[in-house]
Amino acid sequence: MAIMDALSESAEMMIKNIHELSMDGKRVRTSDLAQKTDLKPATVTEMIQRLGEIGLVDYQAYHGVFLTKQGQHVADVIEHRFNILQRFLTEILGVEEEEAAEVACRMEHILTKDVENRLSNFLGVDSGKGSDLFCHKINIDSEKEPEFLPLTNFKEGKTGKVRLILEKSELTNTLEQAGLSPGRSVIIKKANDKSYDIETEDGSLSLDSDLAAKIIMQN
Amino acid sequence: MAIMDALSESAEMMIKNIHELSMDGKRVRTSDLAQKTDLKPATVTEMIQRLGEIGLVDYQAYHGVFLTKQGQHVADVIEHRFNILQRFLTEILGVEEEEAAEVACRMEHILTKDVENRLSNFLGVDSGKGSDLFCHKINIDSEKEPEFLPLTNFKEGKTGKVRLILEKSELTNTLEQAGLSPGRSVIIKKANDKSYDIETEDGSLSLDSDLAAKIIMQN
DNA sequence: ACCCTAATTTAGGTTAACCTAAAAAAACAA
DNA sequence: TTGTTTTTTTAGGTTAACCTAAATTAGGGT
Repeated sequence: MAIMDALSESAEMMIKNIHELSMDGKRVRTSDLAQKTDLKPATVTEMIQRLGEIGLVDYQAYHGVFLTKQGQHVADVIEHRFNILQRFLTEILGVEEEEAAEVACRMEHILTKDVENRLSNFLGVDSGKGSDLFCHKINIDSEKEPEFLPLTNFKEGKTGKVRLILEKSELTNTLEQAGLSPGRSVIIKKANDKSYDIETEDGSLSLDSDLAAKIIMQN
Repeated sequence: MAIMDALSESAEMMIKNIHELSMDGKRVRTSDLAQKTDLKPATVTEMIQRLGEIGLVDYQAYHGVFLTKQGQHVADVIEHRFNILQRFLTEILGVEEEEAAEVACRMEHILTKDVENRLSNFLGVDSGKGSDLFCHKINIDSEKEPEFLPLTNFKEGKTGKVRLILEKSELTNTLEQAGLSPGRSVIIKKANDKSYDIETEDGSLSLDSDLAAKIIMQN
């Protein structure tokens, strides 16, 4: 962390770009970095030499660079910051992809740890604390999250809770009066393609799949 | 606008500080600026000379500076950006005042017009286009502040604007697809302990109180 | 009116981030 | 393996943003 405080925006950008170009484990060439960063090769050389001196990259003259452990860490932090900023800008504010990327790319160097965490939190579960890669892994193998499913995909015999009803209408109003309303628990007695038999706290009813598709359940 | 694209962060900060010190119409002294910006007087002189050359300040050697029309405009834009960033960081993310100010102070130089507008919009009506001072006045004597409430506390029959959705998940994504997303206006048709009937621009739906508690509304 | 002090500016230096042009090394081909 | 091409580095320059130290100016007291 203390490492990052001393890095300029340019330095951080260089590290980010090295990271993005080294997806295959090979050393990254000066010319590729020059192209990606829109700098002249001479400038790139100068910068990666400096990054080498402070231990963020392994630089060998005429043979390119790769990130050290420390460098990797810096890249991860920056990438994470970029991702949450990008998500915030597009998902929450509705900024178009390209502009969001540009702004996020400038802001990623300014975010503090605290703001980063809070923004992450604000955006929701899967932008948690670990790196993005790590989170991804977790989501993949721990598949015991509460399931939210339309009633049509709900298993026969199961008990579930109504969370949400889409496209309200006279019909859904009737449903709600019969006990199939958000917050109530119900049992799915029988389910097939055509119709669904439900038992609610207020009685039982049967409904067709069009209707069932609008009822979002949680198990 | 084109003027601002050419300004460095340092230049913008100098203008901001000149603005803040010239609350009385008098010329701002070099030494005061030096103190406020934490720069040496010589550095300040150098900078305000440059700002004078590009017409943002009126500089007279040994007699300080004041902002020109153009300079005023730049200051206003920066101040507005600072304010909305500060508000976002404190009100929405809950960042503490001081850290928020520091981060906002860095970010204010990066915001684009579009992001500024959207953020403004997201924060609510009173951060509109006019100057913040003007807004302030309005808020002071018209003491009908906008209320921010979870949907669960929102009155039946009222129209409100979705401002914030906490704990994003699959379910809230579904909600957003149904028109219940930040920035959208909705009508609360029916409300009781258990469930809430909402009409959005895209249709109507019904949701339970757990879900409703995560939707923060503004009237 | 004149001197003195405090404020300001000028002069000259540093560093990071860029550049171009020239030199050097690596890569490739015959 | 040797020459040629391509890549990279080195050398040297610029600008903005800072600095210190020295010179200058403004303004108050007598």
